[in-house]
Amino acid sequence: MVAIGEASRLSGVSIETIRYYEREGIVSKAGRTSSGRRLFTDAEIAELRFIKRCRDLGFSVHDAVALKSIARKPNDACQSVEQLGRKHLTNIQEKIGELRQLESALTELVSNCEQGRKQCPMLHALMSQTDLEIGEAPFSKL
Amino acid sequence: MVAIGEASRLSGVSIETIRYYEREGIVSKAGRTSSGRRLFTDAEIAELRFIKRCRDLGFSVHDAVALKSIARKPNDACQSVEQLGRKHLTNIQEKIGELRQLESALTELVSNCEQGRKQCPMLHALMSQTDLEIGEAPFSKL
DNA sequence: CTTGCTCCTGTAGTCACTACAGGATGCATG
DNA sequence: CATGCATCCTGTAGTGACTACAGGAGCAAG
Repeated sequence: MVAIGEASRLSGVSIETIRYYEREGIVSKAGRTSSGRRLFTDAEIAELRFIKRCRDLGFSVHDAVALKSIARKPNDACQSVEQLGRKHLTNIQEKIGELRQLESALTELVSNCEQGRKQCPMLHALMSQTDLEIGEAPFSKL
Repeated sequence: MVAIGEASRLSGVSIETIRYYEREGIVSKAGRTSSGRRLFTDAEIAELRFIKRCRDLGFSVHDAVALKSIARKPNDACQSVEQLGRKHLTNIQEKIGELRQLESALTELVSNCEQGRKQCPMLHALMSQTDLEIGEAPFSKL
């Protein structure tokens, strides 16, 4: 049974974020001392670490909570996990694709810039009537 | 001189977003008819399109506004633009790197999943004491 | 007893929008 | 001229996932 500072150190989740997770019902509520301070069991610290791992893999909090609840029912757990994981993997790959397009578009725009030029080709492209060869702004937040 | 709906169509910026941009001082305030409806000049539509282009390239609104004001003063414009552009390009490349790490970590985790398995290896990794071989959650929002 | 650390609640800010609610105006048709 | 529908207005609240205080209380060591 440790206080919130130690729980934070052990789980890698910041104190403010732990309180936020509790408030939002993302993790279970920790017990309290008589004076109202939170006390964390090993299981609760593991829960925090689990969420942190999921977040570090880029899963949304929503998905992290889903994975946590899948982990508690043994039936078909692996299948559900794989489904969520593959969906997320697809999102990541799409995002990489989007960013690579941005990268190449921006590389080209910047490559024509030179110190002392009177007309900046990148500004010119940004101001032109014709469309650039890129899509809409990236939606996914990852 | 066109109304907001037409300005939206011409610039690709949604009506709600145009009003938001005006409210926040991101673009200059449009004139109004006697009854209070906004009227947009060609220059104001070009301004909206400029911001949209920047956003589509992944620049923050802050940077987009900076680029817009750089575009108005001809001295060293190209140099300032290049600087912002290269900085942003670096961010994009870092982000791609982060996502590739996520991709490979997740690919490995998911690859061991099989339907009907009793112990899910991905859940096991998420719950283990030892650290995963990935960094912190991605910060940059792009 | 005092100092300094940790902890508490509650609120506001971040970023860049999006989504209404509730009402006014403008235009075309009957 | 009345009706109906599209378009417009303001203002507010919600999104995701936190972060950053303000203002106060508790605890342990010297």
